[in-house]
Amino acid sequence: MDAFYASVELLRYPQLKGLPVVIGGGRRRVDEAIRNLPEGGTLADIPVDAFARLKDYTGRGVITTATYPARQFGVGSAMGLMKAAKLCPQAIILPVDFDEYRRYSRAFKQIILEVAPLMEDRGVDEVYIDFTDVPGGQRDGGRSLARLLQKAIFDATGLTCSIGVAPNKLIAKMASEFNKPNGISIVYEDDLEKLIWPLPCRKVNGIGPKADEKLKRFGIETVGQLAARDRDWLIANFGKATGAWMHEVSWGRDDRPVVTESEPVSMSRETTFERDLHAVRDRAELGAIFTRLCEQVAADLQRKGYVGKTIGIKLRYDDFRIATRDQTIERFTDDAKTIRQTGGLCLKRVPLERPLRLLGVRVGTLAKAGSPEALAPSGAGTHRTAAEPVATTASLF
DNA sequence: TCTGGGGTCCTAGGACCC
DNA sequence: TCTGGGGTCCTAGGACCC
Repeated sequence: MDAFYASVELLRYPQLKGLPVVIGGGRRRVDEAIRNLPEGGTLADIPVDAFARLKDYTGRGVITTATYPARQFGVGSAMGLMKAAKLCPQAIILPVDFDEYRRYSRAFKQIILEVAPLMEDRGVDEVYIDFTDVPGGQRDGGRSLARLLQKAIFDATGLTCSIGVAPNKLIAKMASEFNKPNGISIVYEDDLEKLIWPLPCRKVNGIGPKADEKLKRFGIETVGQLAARDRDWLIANFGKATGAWMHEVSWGRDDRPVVTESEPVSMSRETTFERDLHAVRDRAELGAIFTRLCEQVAADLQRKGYVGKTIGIKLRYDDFRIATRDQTIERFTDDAKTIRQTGGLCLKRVPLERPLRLLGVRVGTLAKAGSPEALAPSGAGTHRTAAEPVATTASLF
């Protein structure tokens, strides 16, 4: 079994190879990022000096990805752009182009599927593959097949990728990080103590900042130290499910299968404003944004052929606290007006005193459009009354 | 001048039903 | 008079991932 990681390179701008470049910044466009864009010519003709620098960037946003030369300055994914500008002001900043990433994502997954049909999609640049029944999958512990995949992907897309091969998904994912970029790592069961136990707990997929912090308070820094703790002690301190899970992963145990198909649970759209907006002062602007988000979610549902019946909203206040409200309606819908109307009821139940920096709209409890489930009348949501609106200074929607 | 957008899963309380 | 559980659905928040 194998985990797989591919990183998008700066294919379109070969002249930027080897330079510190960050990609991020949300709604910006390429032509905003490139000053003095030359008439005609190809992208490769754009002189390096024409690209915008991080020090000139103003506004909100985070880094989506960064080149290795940029990472040497300490910048990396999810870091705020303003903070990154302090660390590496001379870095070139490019806007994200999700449409292009999706095209490359589809292309590299297609290559894999032709060789190894048991593939689990883990997002735009990651997949798990079950090597077990792929011809040649067991040779060299999987190294031959990994090499073959790497080459096929590079030939077709120009993308490099890092691959980890291990007895299960948990270890394969960690192994894929050993040898980046464009490396292959094979980890056998017997390598647990030598290769996995020295790693920080944070490297385990599923141990995030909070759990890591708590583990540190107990003096547990590495996977090995986690493995040394008593299973019952972990359960007593982290709860039945989490404690038992921590014990299993620290011993390298993971029996999750590679899941090749899954249905979406929810679809959502959200946006962070250029500046904080207030429910009273910026009522018109906020209302227009809200309507647009509802239309976008509706279009997403329709394009993908789903309907949903739990409509929700999400706010992020200026202090970064998040509030969500949702309401389940009687019939499945993919209609923008219905979503907007139900979302409006949700907004009436949430405090709106503080300035807002983000608004989101979500539709959950999905069913395939036209399926028996989607068409059946449902009593759910009828016999329950929605919570009373809280008292707010602004009741707008 | 900190901190995006799109997701999944889990927990926990209350309503409601049997 | 007081006292039951189990199960499902809904809602809000939070951790985590890519």
